[in-house]
Amino acid sequence: MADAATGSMVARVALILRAFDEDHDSLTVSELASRTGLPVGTAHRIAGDMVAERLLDRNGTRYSIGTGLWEQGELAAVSLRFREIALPFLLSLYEASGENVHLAILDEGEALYAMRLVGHRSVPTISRMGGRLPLHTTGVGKALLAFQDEEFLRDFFSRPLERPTVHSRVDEGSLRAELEAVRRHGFSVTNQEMTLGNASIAVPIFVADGPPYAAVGLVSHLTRADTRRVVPMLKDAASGISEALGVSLDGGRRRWRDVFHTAIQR
Amino acid sequence: MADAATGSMVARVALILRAFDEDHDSLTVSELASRTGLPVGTAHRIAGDMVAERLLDRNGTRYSIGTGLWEQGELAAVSLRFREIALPFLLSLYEASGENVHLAILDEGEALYAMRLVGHRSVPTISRMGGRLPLHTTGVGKALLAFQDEEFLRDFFSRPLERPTVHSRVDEGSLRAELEAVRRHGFSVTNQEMTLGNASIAVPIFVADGPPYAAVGLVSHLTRADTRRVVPMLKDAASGISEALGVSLDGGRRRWRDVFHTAIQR
DNA sequence: GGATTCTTTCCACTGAGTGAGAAATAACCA
DNA sequence: TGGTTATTTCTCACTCAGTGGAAAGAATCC
Repeated sequence: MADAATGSMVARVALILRAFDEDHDSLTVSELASRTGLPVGTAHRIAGDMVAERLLDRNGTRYSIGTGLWEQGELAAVSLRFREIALPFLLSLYEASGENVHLAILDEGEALYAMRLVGHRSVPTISRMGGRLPLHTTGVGKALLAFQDEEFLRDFFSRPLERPTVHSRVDEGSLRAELEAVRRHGFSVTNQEMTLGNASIAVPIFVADGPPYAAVGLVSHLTRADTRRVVPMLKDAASGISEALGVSLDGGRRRWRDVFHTAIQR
Repeated sequence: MADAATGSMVARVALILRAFDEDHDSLTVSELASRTGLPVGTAHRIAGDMVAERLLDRNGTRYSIGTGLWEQGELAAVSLRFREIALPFLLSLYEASGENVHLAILDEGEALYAMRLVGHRSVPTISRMGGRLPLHTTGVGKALLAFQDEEFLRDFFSRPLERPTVHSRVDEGSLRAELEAVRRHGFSVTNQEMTLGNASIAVPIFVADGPPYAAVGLVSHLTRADTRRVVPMLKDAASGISEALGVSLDGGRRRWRDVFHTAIQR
């Protein structure tokens, strides 16, 4: 049961959308009602309206996020402008390494995965496009975190930090030392901090002054993680992406910050 | 100016979302108002509400599709269930060919691109994830079209067909003959019918009885298109994807049609 | 086959949304 | 720079779209 009596109608639409998550990708009316706190009758009607607008899909008595909504979502800057431009670089990384390739931005204090390539040669990970993982237990997350300002970091460390595995570091002191190393060397690493057996290496992607907009990383079995080999590839990809973004935006007569403001502002 | 006086509030939210498209990925309040037909004041307020719910992002006076909306959209079956499962197979295709890899479903009489891989080795195409192209001028489109029932085809041919290049075929007779060949050989081809200089080859992906749910295809420069070499790769990928989907769904105790109903119903 | 649970429809009430207009900015131009 | 125009933001009385409790209709279960 979530906050029911939220004012505007728009809020209710959003409330219904947020009732869906990775583990609940299809819901019935009554599930929808109990998860949102809306009366059943109301949930039923709004869901029906949403189906008519393709915001939800319906199949029998189960509702799920609509294909139409997905389609519109692809017009967001993260996908239309950012992911599309980064893709060729990510594919080159995949070809060269065969490992999981991750591209994430910082959003609401977490790493939001804008793209992820996994092939048959790659180890399983729990990330997915559109998924979120903590900043302090992922390669891309640390690469993003390392370059945030002190205010951000203070806020970040003021909350309790998740600890997905026994190797996850949650102690401010050692994490801060690690971030210092990331800044010095220009790349981050993790060792089984998110998933046992997996290691990751990542680098930030800068596009304007201030903190990086995104980060690219590789996740492999820990025995295959080799910074010597991988860091140069990642740095090439990151600078290629920066440059490609710059070009594409200058063509459009816009300053970078004006487009990818979200991560920078938060 | 679009249909303004649409009843429900949900319809208005959708109206605003639909005001954005590939060529208008950011809009001001007045643009929003004129493109939707809503009064400026109203557009302003609804857009504000939508920003608060992360359905839209705002930056200065420009609104765009929200990162939050994109994130929710990734929970749709096309992405969460279908694209994610198909991805490793698509990557193998890319590695083997270096060409554009396309994965599309049939939606509202068009090919809707669920995934597209383009690397530096690939020729430029106008497709993109979340984009739409006609069925009769694309490889994936023809592969989907060939297996639709007579009713669908009659309806399809009853409308005027687009003609993006001089090589596009729009004549029902020759297209029908071509579809017959697709059914016989199990793959489709196009020759500069969408973009001059490009050729494509595609195969359907079946997951249940009835028409295919999706199609995989490769687009290359026409001099590099070689059915001998490419068709077997595509067929392997398609059957791999079918199987992987079947497995993943049996695990979830669901019949295929129950999940990917959209394309089948329309 | 009766009980339970969930979906769908109904309808009188009401407050949330509406939109014309005005005020406040911002952009433009000479 | 100052005057003009375009756009964004705010306001408020009106009203109709949305509300939600309740009851009917389907499934489902034991």
